[in-house]
Amino acid sequence: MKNYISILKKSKLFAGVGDDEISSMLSCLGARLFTYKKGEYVFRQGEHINDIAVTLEGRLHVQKDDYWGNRSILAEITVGELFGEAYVSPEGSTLINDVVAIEDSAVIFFDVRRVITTCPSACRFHSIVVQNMFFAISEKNRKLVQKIVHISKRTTREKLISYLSEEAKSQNSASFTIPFNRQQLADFLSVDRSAMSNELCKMRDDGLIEFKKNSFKLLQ
Amino acid sequence: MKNYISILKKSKLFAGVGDDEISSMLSCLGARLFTYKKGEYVFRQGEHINDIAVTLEGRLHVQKDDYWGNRSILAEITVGELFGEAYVSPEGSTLINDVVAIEDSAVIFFDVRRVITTCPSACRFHSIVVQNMFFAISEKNRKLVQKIVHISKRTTREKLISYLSEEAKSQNSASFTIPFNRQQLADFLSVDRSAMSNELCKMRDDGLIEFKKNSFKLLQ
DNA sequence: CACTTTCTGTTGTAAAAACAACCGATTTGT
DNA sequence: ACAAATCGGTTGTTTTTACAACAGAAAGTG
Repeated sequence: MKNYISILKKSKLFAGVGDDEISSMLSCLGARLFTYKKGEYVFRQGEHINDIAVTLEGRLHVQKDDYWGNRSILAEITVGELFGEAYVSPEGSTLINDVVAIEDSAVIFFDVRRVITTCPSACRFHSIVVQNMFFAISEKNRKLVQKIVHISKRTTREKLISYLSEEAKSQNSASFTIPFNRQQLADFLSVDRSAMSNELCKMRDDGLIEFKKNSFKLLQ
Repeated sequence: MKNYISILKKSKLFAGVGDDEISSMLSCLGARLFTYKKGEYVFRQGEHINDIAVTLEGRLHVQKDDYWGNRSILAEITVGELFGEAYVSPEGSTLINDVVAIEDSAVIFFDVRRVITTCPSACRFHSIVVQNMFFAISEKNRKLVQKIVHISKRTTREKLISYLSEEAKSQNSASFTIPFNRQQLADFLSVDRSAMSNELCKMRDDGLIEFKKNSFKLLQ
């Protein structure tokens, strides 16, 4: 556990909290650590959860497979990111998607009730954690809206332009890499892979973009 | 202002807080009331906001129009619902969509900084409000994911089935009404109105559904 | 290194959607 | 009540997508 404190310190949940405080909060928040091999499920659709989680190692995908096997990737979760917080509710709603490790990963879980109910006597940093959690879910909300903006576009080309433009913007450069391979990008944008691959090549032929593997460059 | 307390009491933000406490918190939270005529903008894309808001009367749409005039409706906000909370962030992000009154509406604004920083001396109900806000944004998050599930479907028919099934489920009946007219439903599902209208009629002819205006019934 | 698996691009076909244009019904405003 | 505006359905055409099948490139494995 010890060696993960530095990662937690940089995580969104514990931003602004010192090493010692984090250590002392871990038991207070009911922290438990688990590891997952690539391909293993962290959460499954329909489960009822009482935990929020932070990725300490690896990478996860929030995804949903429908009855016919079409996969939709809702979000990617990297090291230090929070997840599960959207299922905190008084009614106790169940998960509507899976969370899967796409690399070997380590995840730490916290009892959500202990997180949101700030014990009056307890650690003075607790309220910072609550605020952090709030910022995190707020940010996730914006990301979901941004994703909706992409997939709301009518054609594959428009979806790609919308997504790639945003990546360029957030990485502050016309040259950037994306965290998806082709199949994953297609699943993220909700289009057919081969059709998307085809469209990417047409866009390259039209002089709009250059790419090689997951490195892209927007032209003009 | 007085007559709105009963509405606020039923709102998600003040759930579990008594009338008197709400009254006394209003000034503490920097409450301000505004009214909007149908069609007027409450928030505009690009604005920087420091408030969260609760609808007291009427109905709003969170929507986005792209460069070519295609409108995407991201969410509908009814009386008692909270909005703006997704733009609470340490970095102070700007709005990426518009919020428009689709009926004559009344909205109350609260200074978000005063909401999330619980003054040590202050009202004991403040922490309830913070938790409520958390639940509210958490629920909104789930709604966004649900919307993504709908529009990730490949065909218009699948999108319609996905959406209508969920409405039936959440209204606990195979017969239900939806809060959209045809154009709005098309904008919500990111499809062309006429194509959608066409598909709805085909589904009716196939014996899947019945409908009249915004009343629907799922068959079988 | 050979072998397997995964990834990416390519092509053709069938299905579906977008788009445009139109009309009748309904609703709204005065 | 009447004119104007909005709404919902219909049709035909064009564009786009999904789907399937395949092949070369790249990456992983023993």
